Amino acid sequence: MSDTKHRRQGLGEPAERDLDQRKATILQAVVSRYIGTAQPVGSQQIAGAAGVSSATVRAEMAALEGDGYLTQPHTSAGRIPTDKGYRFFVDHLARPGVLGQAQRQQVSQFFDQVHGEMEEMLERASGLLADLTSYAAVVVGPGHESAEVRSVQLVGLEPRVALLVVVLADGAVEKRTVDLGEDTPDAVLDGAAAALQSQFCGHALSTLAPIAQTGDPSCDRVLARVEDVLARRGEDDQYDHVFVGGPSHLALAFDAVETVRGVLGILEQEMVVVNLLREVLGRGLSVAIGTEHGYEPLASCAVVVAPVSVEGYEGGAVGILGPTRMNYPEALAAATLVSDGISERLAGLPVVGGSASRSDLHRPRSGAGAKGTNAQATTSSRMRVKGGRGRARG
Amino acid sequence: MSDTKHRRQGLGEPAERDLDQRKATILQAVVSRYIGTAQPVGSQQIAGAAGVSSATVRAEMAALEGDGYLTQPHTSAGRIPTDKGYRFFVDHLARPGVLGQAQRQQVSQFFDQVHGEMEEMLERASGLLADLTSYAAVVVGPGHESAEVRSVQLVGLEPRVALLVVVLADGAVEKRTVDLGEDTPDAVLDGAAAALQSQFCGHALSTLAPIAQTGDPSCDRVLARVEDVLARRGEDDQYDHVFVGGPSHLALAFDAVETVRGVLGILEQEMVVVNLLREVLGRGLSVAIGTEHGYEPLASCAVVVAPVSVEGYEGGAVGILGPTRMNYPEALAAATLVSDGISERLAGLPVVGGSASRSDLHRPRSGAGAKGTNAQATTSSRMRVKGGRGRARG
DNA sequence: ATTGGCAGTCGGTAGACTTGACTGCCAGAC
DNA sequence: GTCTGGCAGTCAAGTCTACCGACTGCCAAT
Repeated sequence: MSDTKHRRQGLGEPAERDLDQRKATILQAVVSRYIGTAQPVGSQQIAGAAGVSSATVRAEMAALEGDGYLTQPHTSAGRIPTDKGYRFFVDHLARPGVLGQAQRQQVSQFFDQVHGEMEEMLERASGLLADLTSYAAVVVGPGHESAEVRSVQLVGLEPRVALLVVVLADGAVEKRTVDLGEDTPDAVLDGAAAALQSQFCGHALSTLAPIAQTGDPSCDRVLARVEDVLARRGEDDQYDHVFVGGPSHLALAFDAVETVRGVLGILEQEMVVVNLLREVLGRGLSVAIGTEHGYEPLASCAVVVAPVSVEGYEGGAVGILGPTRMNYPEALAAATLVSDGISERLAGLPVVGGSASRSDLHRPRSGAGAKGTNAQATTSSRMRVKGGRGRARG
Repeated sequence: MSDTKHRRQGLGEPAERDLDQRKATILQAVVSRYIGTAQPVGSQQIAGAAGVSSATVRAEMAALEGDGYLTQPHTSAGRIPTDKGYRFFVDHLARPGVLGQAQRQQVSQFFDQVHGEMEEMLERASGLLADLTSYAAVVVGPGHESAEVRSVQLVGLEPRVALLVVVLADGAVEKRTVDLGEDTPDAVLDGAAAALQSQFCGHALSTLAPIAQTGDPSCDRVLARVEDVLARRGEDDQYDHVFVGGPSHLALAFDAVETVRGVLGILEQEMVVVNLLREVLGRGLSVAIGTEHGYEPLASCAVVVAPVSVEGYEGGAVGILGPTRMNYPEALAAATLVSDGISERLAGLPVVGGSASRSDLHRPRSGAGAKGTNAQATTSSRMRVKGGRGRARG
């Protein structure tokens, strides 16, 4: 339903077909004022701006209410926008937002100065985005499914426990404890590690299903354990990279304490947050208003999402979560700015300090291409899995 | 267990010296009722329970107010406890709390079923603790300063960028990007890694200051870079292991939205949270009420802290953050239960699955001893650095 | 020392009333 | 036809009053 409207824009129909010019102007005025003041907007307030009398505005407002764009909290109160009203505003009326000079500088300064590991950068970026907008922000890092394995290591921690450490080309490190079942000398671990190394290096972690046997029974036993462990990965790993910034802003964004409680509760569930962002992005929406995303507890929220793309494919997202009467233009501008910054930064990672050398220079084009398609597949299958609980992971 | 209580009692002074028996009873009744109802408590409400008339209670209440244990929101209202009142309650009046059967089972079930990496366990434990108490919970994992290094590795990511990966005996993996400055072949990296490995393995990461040179200039250049990177560690790393659970509970814990906003804002700053817990633990307090901890924005909060000890030294903590009128006995019981569970679990880590083998069996006693002293030193120096204000309470 | 009684204080609630900001409708002007 | 001004009606919110109820503090009696 919501996609429908979004699609319409592409069909070449003028935006004013659904709503004549004056209605659109009035709707825009109502939404703008309501976003600013959080108070119902009366006909007199916008009579001047619209260039017509309040009576005319009233008539138009009544029509808009009839069409579902506006509503009244009670008779004899002004109008407030419905979700549909916000939707129309975002799709057709909102002028591209511009951040203030100070804010833009804050962003560029952030990305100039930021350094260190990706996780830390993403975390701080979520804080930045929250600061910029005064709403809660969510940053999801790109998954590592498509990154090449650079190193595989098995480190013995205890006689029968080892740690599998995988280093990926993007600088990520995945670790997993492996219960070996019986005491295993380091030599065997080293042998197994060498076998793993030769099989995994240069490939994406997700493309490897079976581990080839070596012939050495004790070594193969270890490899089997490793395979078990790797098979169990997936699910949880996707949610390792969620960073929520500035949830405290939400305390002031809603008047009902219960709403605050509910929304914060949702934000605590990283899994839900990630799926929410993915769904919104997956529908080609960058804004989900009210119930458009289908999460009941967030019915009074709007979500603005911008993709983070690295090397052409989308691997992550930044999102802004606020009340439906959020400042959409500003939020969209902020989300875009930050997501662009992150994308750029990630393309330059992993480099410490300032001078970012494009990693393309170091990686074969073909490799990047393969990554791209792979990531696409992974992403869309994720979507499918999420929605219908379709096939178990193969 | 509140050390303060024990200390006071240890002095041989009866707890009733500060407050006679009846005042104590009345104070206890007021605190208990206020914790339950959040409403000011009048003299009649507790006249029956105290076995005296309301007039007598009033007189005693007036005395308690004069001594600073109670206060009135306004004339003609009942009394509510002051921070001092809560403090006396916690130290002398609170009966050791007992969690309900269901809750105890929830905890034991959690620790029976929990598996996987330490971080995940701690994170979920914070959620558990929040669920148990309906307040916000904080879990800080033990630092890795004292853990033996098991493996050091340098993985080339790009020609002039490598990733330093250090695996510790407790299963933790630290990674750090190293800007090599110039293109460096893998052979050199391997050589440097071997040198690092031989120097670091078996020692705690924190005990190593200078890295010995090898004689090979290109290798030493890499080592110098690594040393730089290691020198910059510290500070930030301590805050990697903070897990905040159930902050949404705070939305309902305070009536003023501004307070909620402020407290949530504090919780977002991991650094502050960690220092808060450390200070509270460092003072020998397990409960900090109101302004006792010195963080103004948390003046309307109380913090319950229990240490997480592994192999005898304290390496982490669990905390509960709630309003000053929190249920202290229950919170103390829950914090203790969960911290014990974590301690036990950590002693058994890193083991996947259920059967936890005490790691003592695998590690030399001497090593554990060295760890202990080392950790002590690190911990206390931390305290000194942070607090700066000797022992205010004691 | 304790108690019951009594006066005083003050927040909270309920009701009546007013105010103000709306809307909807309609008749008249353009 | 469309737009406008005017008018009546509606309703939330604010004000004022009165009153109730839950307190406390004080005091005299036990």
